[in-house]
Parts: sequence; C-alpha cells; structure tokens
Amino acid sequence: MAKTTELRRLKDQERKQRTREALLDASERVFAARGYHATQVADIVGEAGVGQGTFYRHFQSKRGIFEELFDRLVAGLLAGFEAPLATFPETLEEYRDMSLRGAHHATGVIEHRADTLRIILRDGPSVDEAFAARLEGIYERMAALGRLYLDHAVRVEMISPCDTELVAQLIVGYATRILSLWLDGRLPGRESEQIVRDLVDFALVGFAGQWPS
Amino acid sequence: MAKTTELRRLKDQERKQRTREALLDASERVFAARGYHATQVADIVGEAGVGQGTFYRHFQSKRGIFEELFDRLVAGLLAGFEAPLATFPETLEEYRDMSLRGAHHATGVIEHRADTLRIILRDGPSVDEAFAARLEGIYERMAALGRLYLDHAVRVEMISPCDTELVAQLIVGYATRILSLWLDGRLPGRESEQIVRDLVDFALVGFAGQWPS
Amino acid sequence: MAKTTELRRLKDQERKQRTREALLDASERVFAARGYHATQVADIVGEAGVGQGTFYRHFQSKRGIFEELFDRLVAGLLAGFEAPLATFPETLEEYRDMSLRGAHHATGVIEHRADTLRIILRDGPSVDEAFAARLEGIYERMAALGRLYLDHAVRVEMISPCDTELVAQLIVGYATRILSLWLDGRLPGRESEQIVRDLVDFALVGFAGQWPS
Amino acid sequence: MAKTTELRRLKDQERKQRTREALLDASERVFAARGYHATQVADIVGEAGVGQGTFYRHFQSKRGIFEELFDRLVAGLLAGFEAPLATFPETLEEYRDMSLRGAHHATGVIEHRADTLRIILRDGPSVDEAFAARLEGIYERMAALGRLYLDHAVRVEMISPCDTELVAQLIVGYATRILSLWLDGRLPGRESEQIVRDLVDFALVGFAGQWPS
DNA sequence: AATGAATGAGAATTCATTCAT
DNA sequence: GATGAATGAATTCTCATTCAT
Repeated sequence: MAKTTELRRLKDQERKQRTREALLDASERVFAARGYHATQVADIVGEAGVGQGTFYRHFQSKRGIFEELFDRLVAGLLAGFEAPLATFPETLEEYRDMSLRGAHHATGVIEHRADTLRIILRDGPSVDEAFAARLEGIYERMAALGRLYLDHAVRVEMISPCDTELVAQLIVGYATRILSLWLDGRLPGRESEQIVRDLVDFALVGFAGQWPS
Repeated sequence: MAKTTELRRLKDQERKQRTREALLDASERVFAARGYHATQVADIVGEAGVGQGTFYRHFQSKRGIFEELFDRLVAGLLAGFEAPLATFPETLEEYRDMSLRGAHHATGVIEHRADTLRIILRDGPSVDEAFAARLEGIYERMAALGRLYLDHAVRVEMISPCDTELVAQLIVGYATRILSLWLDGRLPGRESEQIVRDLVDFALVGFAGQWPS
Repeated sequence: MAKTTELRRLKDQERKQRTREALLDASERVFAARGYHATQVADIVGEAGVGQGTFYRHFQSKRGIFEELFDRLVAGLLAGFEAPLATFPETLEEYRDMSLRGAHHATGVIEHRADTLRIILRDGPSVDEAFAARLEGIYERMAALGRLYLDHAVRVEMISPCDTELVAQLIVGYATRILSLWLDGRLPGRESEQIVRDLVDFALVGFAGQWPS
Repeated sequence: MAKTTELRRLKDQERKQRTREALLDASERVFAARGYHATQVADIVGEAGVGQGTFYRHFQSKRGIFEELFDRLVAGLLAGFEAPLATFPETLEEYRDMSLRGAHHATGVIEHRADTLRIILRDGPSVDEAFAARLEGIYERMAALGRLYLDHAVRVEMISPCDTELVAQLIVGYATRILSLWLDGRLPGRESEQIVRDLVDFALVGFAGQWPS
C-alpha cells in the first residue's frame, strides 16, 4: 500500500516536471519568435499543448516564466566563468589562452540556449525595472571579473596602465554586441572560434599593435 | 479681413506646434521614467497637461510618438557624423583627432537628448520588429562608417590587417555600453572628454600596445 | 472662447452624471433580479446600455457600485431617523405617535428604494467582511437609537425595567424580518400603515397586555 | 475468504465515513472563517488534509457540502421543536414554561453547531434562489409553529386578539437577530438562559405590561 | 477509495483609440 | 483645434471540476 502511494507520488512528480519543462521550452520558442511583450500566455500554452490553467499551476505569470528562463541560462553561464578565478596568468600568452578557454566554455552554453540568450539580450532591459536591474547585475559581475584580470595585468606590467573599469565595461559591450549579431545569424561565414580569437587578439594589441613575436 | 484670417491661421499653427512640442517633451520624460511598454498615453497627456484626444491630433499612436522621438534624436546625431566623410586621415594622429572630433560632436547631441537616448537604447529593440530593424539600421550605418575608415587605414598600412567588419561592430558595441552607463549616471567622476579619449586610445593600441611615440 | 469651454465642461459633466445614474439604476435592477454574487459587470452594462469600459470609468468594481447603492439608500434613510432625537416623549401615547411618525418616514424611503433594500438585506452580510461590518454598523445605530428611548422610558417609569440593549436588538430584528417579507411581497393584503401600527402596539403591550384605556 | 472481504468492506466504509466527517467539519470551519462565497474547495480539502479529488467522491460540489451542513443542522434543530406540538398549554404560565423548554433545547443544538448556524444565517440567503427558498421554508415552519400556539392562545382568550401571522414572523425576526449577535460573541456577559427568559417575558407582556401576579 | 495534476470556461479589468461636442 | 467621455477588444488570471493513475 505504502509502495503504491510512493510510486504514485513519484510518477506524479515526474509528470509535473515534464509539463513544466514543456512550458519552459515552448515559452523559449514563442518569446524568441514574437518577443517578450508581444507574446501572450495563450501563445505559450498553445505551443506547449497544455491548458491555460496549467500554466498558472507552474508559473506565476508571463514575467515569472521569463525569469525562470533567465535563471536557467545564467546558471549554465556562470558555472564555467568563475572557476578559473583561482590562478592569475603571468604572461600575455597565458592571458590569451585563458580568455580563449573562457570564451570557448561560454560558446557551448550559448549555442545550447541560443534563443533564450537572444530574447534576454533584446527584451531583458525592457521587462521592468527589477528585471533590468538583475540583468545589469550580471553584466556588472562580468565587468568585475574582467577588471580583476586587467588590474593584475597592469600590476605585473604586462599591459600599460589604463582606466581598467572603463576597459572592462568595453569588453562587456563588445561581447554583447557581437553575441547579438551572431545569434541573429548576421555574422555568416564566421566560425565562433575564429570570432573569439580575433576579438581576444584585438583586445590585447588594438588596431595599430603588432602581436609581439 | 483676409489679413485677420491669415493672422488667425498663423496663431493656430503656432499653438499647434507648441502643443506638439509639449507632447514630445512630456513623452520623453514619461518614457524615460516608466519605460516604453509601461507608459500609457494617459500618462503622457497628463504630463503634458492636454486632453486625451489632443494626443491623437498630433500623433498616430503611442508607437508613433516614440518613433518621432527617435527621429528627432537621429537627425541631430547623424548630422555631424557623416560630414567629415569627405577626406580620409592619413596618419594615426589624424585618425585620433578625427575620432575625437566626431565623438565630441556626438557628446553634445547626446547630452541634449539624454533621456531620449536612454530609452531608445533600453526599449528600442523591444518595441516591435520594425522598430528594432530601424534601430539596427542605425547601428549598421555607424559600423559601416567605422569600417570605411578601418579599411582605409589597413589599405595605407597604417594599422595591421584585421577583420574590419568585426572590429567595426566592436566599436558600436562598446560605444553603446559606455553610453548606457554614462546616461544612467553610473560612471561618476568621469568627464565625457576623458572617457572618449581613453576609448579612442585603447582602440588604437589595445591593452598591450604603446602609443607610438 | 472661454464661454464655449465652460459650456462644454458643463455638458460633459451632465452627460457623465447621467451615465453614472443609468449604471446605478441598472445595477439595482440586475442585483435585485440575480443577487449580488451571481450578477456580472457584463449584466449591468448590458442593462444600462453602455460599454464595459464605461463601467470602470465610474466605479472601481462590482463591489464598488454595490457600496454606492448602499450609500444612496442609507443617506435617505438616516435623514429622517435622527431628526426627532431632540425631544423625548413623556407619555406612552407620545411614544406611540413618535414611533409611528418615524416608521412612516422610513416607509417612504423604503418604497422608493425597495429593490436596493431587498438586496442589501439579503446579500449585504455575504459581500465581504468589511461590507458586513458597515451594514452591522447601521443596525447598531438603529439599536442605539432605540435604546436611548427605551432607557428614557424606563427612567420616567413609563415602562417596567428590562434589558434595554436586548430589547433594542429585538426591535431591529423584527423590523428587518418584517421588511424582508414585505419587500418580497409576502405580506399580501396588508397596508404598510397597518403593519407598522400593529408592531408598535405589540411592542408596547405584548401578547398578553391590554392597551391601557 | 469471504469473511476477509467482508471485513475489508467494513473497514473501507468506516474510513470513507471518517473522511466524509472530516470534510464536513473542515468545511464548517472554513466557511465560518471566510464565508461561503470566498471559500474555495481547495481551502476545504487543505483544512481537511485530503486530496482535491477526494472532495468530489463525497460531495457533488461546494454548494452540495454547504447544503449537507445545513441538513445536519436542521435535523438536530427540528427534532425537539415539533415534538411538544401534541398538547396545547392552557395557562400563560404553561406557555412560558413550554417556550423556555423549546428554547432550551434549541440552545443545546445551537451551541454544538454554532459555526454552521452562523454561516447559514449570514450566507444562506445569498447562496442561490433555491437555497434561499429552503432556508425561508425553515423560517416559515418556525413561524407557522408559533402561529399555531398564538392562535390557540387567542382562542382560549389567554391573550388578546392580534395579527398572529405578523407576530409569529416577529418572533422569527428577533430570534435570528439575537442569535446572530450571540454567535458573533456580541452579547458578552449574558447567559443564554437569561437571554431566553427575558425575551419570552417580553413577548408575553411587552414593555409596558406587568407580569400578572 | 484516494490523489493531485490538468483543465478551460468564465470573469474582471485595462487601455489604446474613437467620437460627439 | 481641443477635449474628455465612451468604447470594446484584448488579455490576464481564477477556480470548480474532471481524469488518469
């Protein structure tokens, strides 16, 4: 008897989880197609093939499911980014390698959640004050991380002194721009690997510089 | 008699123009405060101190007034940017001067229409497909302009060869990022002139580079 | 010019007021027919012949319009009830006359707003905590008023001592009961005047008593 | 084997009965706390600690369980009221005793099902047409019973002639009023016995009367 | 018999836009 | 030209009830 109950509970939970995933995935597709503001809950449940009420069993509101989409993305993204913080690179070459590795990791997550990332980049700032703040928080974490490395590089005289805060923000800015274009398929004929390499090299030596051979 | 009529028409037109400006200015403030999607036409007319119906005498829709705001900004912005296209700089020094001059011009417009720019940057991409495309068009024009200079610079071997398309986009990306921060008052203690100079220098020589003396 | 504006404002205000009254009257009919909980805002606007949105221009919600109906009723009712408070009757005969006069006044208001009163009596207590409390407050005011007279009558030894609080509540109770029946047309063949007279007499001498001749 | 099955069936039935009672008791509490219209089936099953579906195994609907609550109350209440109908009292004193005995019996039931009675009195009339009619039927039965006694008393010239229909309704009215107050704890410091005695005495001789000694 | 996930009809409410004055 | 009352389509969200397990 207890066994049946236990089994039942498990099966129910599984079913619920599946419905939840279906809704998340459906919402990702619909948001990507129509944009956050233009999509209605009705669209999402239509795409997911469940009833209207089911949506509200799982998520508080349109805003709610959007945020969960965001959480799912951020969880994957941050995982790999903060790990390598332990050791600082000592040469330009090491910097370059580390940057490439970090970017490589991100590229994997990004390709997996491309649609989510596209809508977050495009519509995130316009959802509402609170959401914009959360998103901005992520950007700031990225900038802070970048600054850590830059400051170190300046300290060991690997690169010449500069306004590291500003340069860190600059990196964030161009990362998001390139990402947007790439996700929109507007950088055709470019491998993600190649893009990343070019950007890293540019950051290290600028237009005018020469890769120190 | 004809004269009075003439005078009357002139006065009417003036009054109409004033109402129109009042609505545009009011909408700029309200959009900036609440964001595009959350502001209601009622908010705008309230802020402008005119009737609800009056709005629709001047603008087709909420979307319409937002676009006019955008047009007003773009007109000011592009004016100064495309003028210097006539001559190409021949030395790095000249490039630097030209970039600084361009940025300086932009800075003026930006400070004058700071609120408009903030909401365009934040909410523009989420208004609808068409608006996003227009905005993206502006970014692309900026990128194209940048690329023109970059290609020239590479051609005359002023800078080493690079993926100029990508670098141009990079410039657009960091420009928008820094702009956003600055407009949100999140770069305190930095003069706009100084910010511009730092970025231009960074673009020219990167972290690792040395300003060729 | 100022004249036209003034005239316009006046006409607008009048029109608005008319719409408002139409909604109030329509809601009275619909509430009376279907009861508070079963009526929908759609029913009310249908009966009033206005658009759905118009309702919300004038009232916050279904609950809101119900409360206004209540206010309109109470205003009329209380007007006549608290006036005679100035002088105390000195003989049983005077008490009887005063009671009859008070009841007579109430009867007028009641017949004018019969539907409103019916639904307030029936559905008022079930609207929500706050509404029930307001209604109970009215009952308490009636009881307090009754008690005032009873205490006086006891003091001048016109009637024998009794638990005046209880008896006052008793009067409220039978007033509401008889009212409900009468408004539902379940006391056929009885004139309101006669009903009132019988009740007053009963209150004064009970079943067993004799009208002191 | 047959015996085990038999036993099993018995146990099942018992369990079912217990669940049913749990639901009834839970619904009484929840209805009392939130009122009929505001309580949701989810609240009831939550309070009872059973699943949502279980509710519908035992009761047809929310309306259904409310009616059963009502039936349970009425069954208890009527039991004692109609029994003494057999013999008519012959003196005022006997009337008084009989009334006190009836009220005493009712008091017991009432105290046992206080919450049920409170919600029936408050929300009963607003449930729907049919329910209101049932409730009204009960009131009418009470009034009819009262009238029976009144008519008898008039016939044997124990009390002076009066509109017995009206007076019977009056008794119903004040009974419900006093009851409501008492159940809401708004008659503090009064024993139920004392309340009953005062009211009966008042009914018999009114304000002005004298208890015939 | 019990469960709780799923359902979807239904209701309230909003707000961009129209229109009579 | 200006006004603001009126509009109703659109959208969100709720909750009594069903159903698969």
